Amino acid sequence: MPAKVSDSTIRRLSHYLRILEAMARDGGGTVSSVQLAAAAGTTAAQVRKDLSLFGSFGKRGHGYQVAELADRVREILGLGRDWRVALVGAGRIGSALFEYADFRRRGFHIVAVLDVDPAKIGERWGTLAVEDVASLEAALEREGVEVLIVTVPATEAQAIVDRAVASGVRGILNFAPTQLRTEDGVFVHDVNMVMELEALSFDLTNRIPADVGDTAD
Amino acid sequence: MPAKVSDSTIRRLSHYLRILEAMARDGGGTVSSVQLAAAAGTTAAQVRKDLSLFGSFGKRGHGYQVAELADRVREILGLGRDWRVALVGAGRIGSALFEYADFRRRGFHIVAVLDVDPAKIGERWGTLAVEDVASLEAALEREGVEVLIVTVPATEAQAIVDRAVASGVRGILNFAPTQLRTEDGVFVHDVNMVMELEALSFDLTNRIPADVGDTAD
DNA sequence: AGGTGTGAACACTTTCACAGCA
DNA sequence: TGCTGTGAAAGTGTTCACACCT
Repeated sequence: MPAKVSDSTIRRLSHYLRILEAMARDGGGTVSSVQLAAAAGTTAAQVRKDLSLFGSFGKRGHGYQVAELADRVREILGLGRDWRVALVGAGRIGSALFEYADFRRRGFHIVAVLDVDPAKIGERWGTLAVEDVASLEAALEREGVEVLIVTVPATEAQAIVDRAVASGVRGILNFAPTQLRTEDGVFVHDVNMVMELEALSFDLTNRIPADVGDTAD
Repeated sequence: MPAKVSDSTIRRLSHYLRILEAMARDGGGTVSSVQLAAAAGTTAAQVRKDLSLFGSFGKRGHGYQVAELADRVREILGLGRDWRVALVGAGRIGSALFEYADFRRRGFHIVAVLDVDPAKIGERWGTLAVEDVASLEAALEREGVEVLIVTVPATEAQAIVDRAVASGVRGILNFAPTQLRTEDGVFVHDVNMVMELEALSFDLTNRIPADVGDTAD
């Protein structure tokens, strides 16, 4: 609800939540911003600023109630409900994601799996059958899908996404290494593993610590 | 080599590179910063600023030579060589990554696969055999591994990483949803798919476009 | 004219530092 | 006293606008 919330803040909230849930399992009680920051690898001021964008959840002199704060953060992130998800692309990555327990644990339920490959169509995945991507619209409508996970080749991703958006999907988790174009009000988040490896390659090549011989300017 | 290069710049360079390579396949020639920006979903000024951090690669009035610029960006990112990578965690995600052609195409070669599960140890993966993670150090040294991909459960990730760093690994691509602590000069990049879904959940819950009824402040 | 390279202006994010409540 | 919540300061990243080269 606040006017401006940065992406980094949201990422950190997600991180805080994971930590808070671990703390809750270990007994809970209270945390201070200092403790939470240490666990999340950030600063206490950052933790307080992030939280204060959404309300006053702590008690001065005492810190935050672990269980209660976890509830609040879940609520902020919109995790107080289940999300119906379709998976397009029944390849290796799609299959790994389908089995990924953390998605379900967080309320993201894969309710349809689709592919173009005739060899895959009809395969049983858990309680689902892989469907022909030709009937994407029908599947999305039938299952009331709101979020799409895209693990098809880059060349096919845009067409699939256009059809899904036309069918009412407003959230996309994109694993295809391509820049998706969508209308306003549709949210795309990219997971680009090659990009991360390339960033690592850059770091290893250029960000050598001072003591290894980076004296030249 | 420049003093300060932001992470966002590196991500964009990686993105530019993918676009430039596609353009090179389509015949090459020249690109202007306006064209490259349009393809990458950013601004022309941003493209020029990003590139100018590393040198002057364009010709005023003409733009950039596609093939040459691609070479330069590859060089900047440290992609002018091969990287020897070990994969720890031979589960679903590990297996998907092992098959992921884009890694190899970019020069990231998985030269060892390790797991704790006795049922998996000894399995043949391509030309490799899955090894016992107990002999991690031996495998890393034998293969001259520089980069580790971690797809083990969160609880085991830190111990593995500590051992790998002690064996000389300086780059880590971490799929475990946990905050890894490492010494200076070791670079960790996280791929956190649950976090991306949670960010999507936040967007869908809170960033509703104006016309759908977000008038309240 | 056309399009790069870049200092300067602007916008956004993080950190500081402290008032104020338990 | 202890720790939150938050304006103000500092720091970073992005956009602007134009000099300059071809």
